[in-house]
Amino acid sequence: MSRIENSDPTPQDDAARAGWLYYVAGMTQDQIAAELGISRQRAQRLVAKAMADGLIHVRLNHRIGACLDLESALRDRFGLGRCRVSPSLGGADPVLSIAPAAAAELERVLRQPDPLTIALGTGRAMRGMVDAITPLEAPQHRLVSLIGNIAPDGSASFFDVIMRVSDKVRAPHYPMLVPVISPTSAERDAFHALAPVRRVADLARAADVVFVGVGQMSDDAPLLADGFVTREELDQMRAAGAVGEVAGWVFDSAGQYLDVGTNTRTGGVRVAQNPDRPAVGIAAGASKAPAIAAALKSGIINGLITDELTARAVLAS
Amino acid sequence: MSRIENSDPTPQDDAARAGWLYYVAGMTQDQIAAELGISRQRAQRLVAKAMADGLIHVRLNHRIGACLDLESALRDRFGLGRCRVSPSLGGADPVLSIAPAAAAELERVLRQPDPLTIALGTGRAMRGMVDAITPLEAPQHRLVSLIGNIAPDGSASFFDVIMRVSDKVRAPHYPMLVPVISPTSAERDAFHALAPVRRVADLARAADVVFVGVGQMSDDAPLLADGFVTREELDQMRAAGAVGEVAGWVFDSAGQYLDVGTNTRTGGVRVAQNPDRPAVGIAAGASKAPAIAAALKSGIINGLITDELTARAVLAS
DNA sequence: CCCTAATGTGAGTAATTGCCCATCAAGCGA
DNA sequence: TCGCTTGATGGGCAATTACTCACATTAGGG
Repeated sequence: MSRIENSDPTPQDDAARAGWLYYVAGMTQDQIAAELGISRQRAQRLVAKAMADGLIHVRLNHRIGACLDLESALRDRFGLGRCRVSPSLGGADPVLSIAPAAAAELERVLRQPDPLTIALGTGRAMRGMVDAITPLEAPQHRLVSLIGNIAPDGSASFFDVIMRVSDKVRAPHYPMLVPVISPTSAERDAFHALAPVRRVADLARAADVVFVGVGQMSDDAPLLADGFVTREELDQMRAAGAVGEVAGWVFDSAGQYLDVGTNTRTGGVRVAQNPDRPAVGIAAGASKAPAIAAALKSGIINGLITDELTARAVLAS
Repeated sequence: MSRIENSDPTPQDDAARAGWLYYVAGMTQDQIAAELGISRQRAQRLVAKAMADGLIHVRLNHRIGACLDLESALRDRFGLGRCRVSPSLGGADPVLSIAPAAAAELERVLRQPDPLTIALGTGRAMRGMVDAITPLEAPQHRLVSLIGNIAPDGSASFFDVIMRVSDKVRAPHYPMLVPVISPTSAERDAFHALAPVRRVADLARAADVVFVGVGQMSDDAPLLADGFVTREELDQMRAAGAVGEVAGWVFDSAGQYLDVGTNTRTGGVRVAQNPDRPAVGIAAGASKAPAIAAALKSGIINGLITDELTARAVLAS
């Protein structure tokens, strides 16, 4: 039996009304205020709330053609499953370009009725994706972190990607309470000897779907910027052939994991090269192209969401 | 072979960039102007153009739950195929509420790769739908008008629904060059004796999909407002049991076409009660509820796109 | 070659919006 | 009950945006 009743107007309900009147009907905030019988300031707050709550989605239809061409070229070249290329527009952060597409892909997975274990990495691109997803109910799935979430300074700031997703979709989440990179391999092993950590790691290894960012090893490496490696370590690993990194695990230009540098102390779970398990890379930025190409080559990731410029660079490499 | 080249920036391309920077990245027009090296005024014009060209789509996620409940109730009650209920928000025109949903449904049909004959009615709701559709290439389909497009004053203003769709999707269109309602049945028959008119009528009768508005017969009847019937005719048909109208053809509360009044002189093609051929009604407004319910009952339409309030009213009737 | 119309551009200005702050009501512990 | 904190509300103001107007540039026709 369907519940069909006019309940009291929720606070968010008013926000939705105001947001709709503003963004879709194109009314001014004064008109909305008059329409709903409230002050203009309140109308403004409702509109802002509608946007903040992610009730309003803005999408751009353009240059689908060129982007579809790039998608099929990437699929052919690397044998990809999922592949999406967003238009590169303006000089703004390319992460913003791909966030909506990445969010749409994650939402597609979350809408699957059967329970899935979804493994997530961290990084700026992942964070952009999370901010762009629409809240939806998906309590049937489990969200598991691939990467340790204890930063060098002891804070758990990297916890927030998986926590925010979990918040938005009401799915249980399993953070990995381990340093991203431990000072010694012994300490790393000590963490992994703990039963709760092992359970999460096992869960992550058995994930049905993987979403990760891709880090480059050039001078603007995220690992360096976030203080997980020193410049010396970075240079050493580059000398050993490192071109990129996924979930903190460094690999060479053929996409093969290396056994040097921080790879002996990385706390998270390696993304295995498994063609049967979707592993979607979310990454954009010209300097990431070699890292993305390498990860695609060996199948560390077998799906890609990127922007037009990066796609061209990956194909050119 | 994929074309992967950086061609010159189209004028619309700039509009897309500016629109994206403004609506998605949230930059101010001053920032955009600096970013793209143009004047603020030009940036403003580009943003306006992006919106005017329909490059920017705004969507609202809310109350999906309540609306889904109404959809399933309508489906159960009337055995519908397609059914979409949009949230009623604010006191604005309900046509605006349903236009995006209606447009999405039409786009879904247009994206079918196999050639289809799509029959279209007219009216305010249909016009709203047309304005909301995204331009896409669908030259494989044929668009045919169900209803005459010659108004009482001789103008062809009702031509525009089908013409605008055709414009946006580049599909061939077949308007019905016949008065909406002729002064006498003899004149109507004369028009239908003409070979070109007959061809279009045959095409309309054989349509694979039908999209129509639903008119009410109350004092705010569209037929009356647009001058197609006089108040005397309206009253006479109401006395004979008329509650609604689809494509100009009047029916009673059981959804059975009547043989009185203007029905002997209507120029267009009747929508047959054929359960195997999708016929989607696009209609919202409390006064339309009895007409919608009647049309659903007999299967003149077997799909419905409406708003929340109208859906409640239809279910209550 | 000149004229004209059409399209595009920049400046100015009025309207609209975002934000800070004073105020107020409600909740809560002493 | 009182005083405090918390969160919501509307006024006012600066920032931002939309619109109008005058001018420049260019294509087409006589």
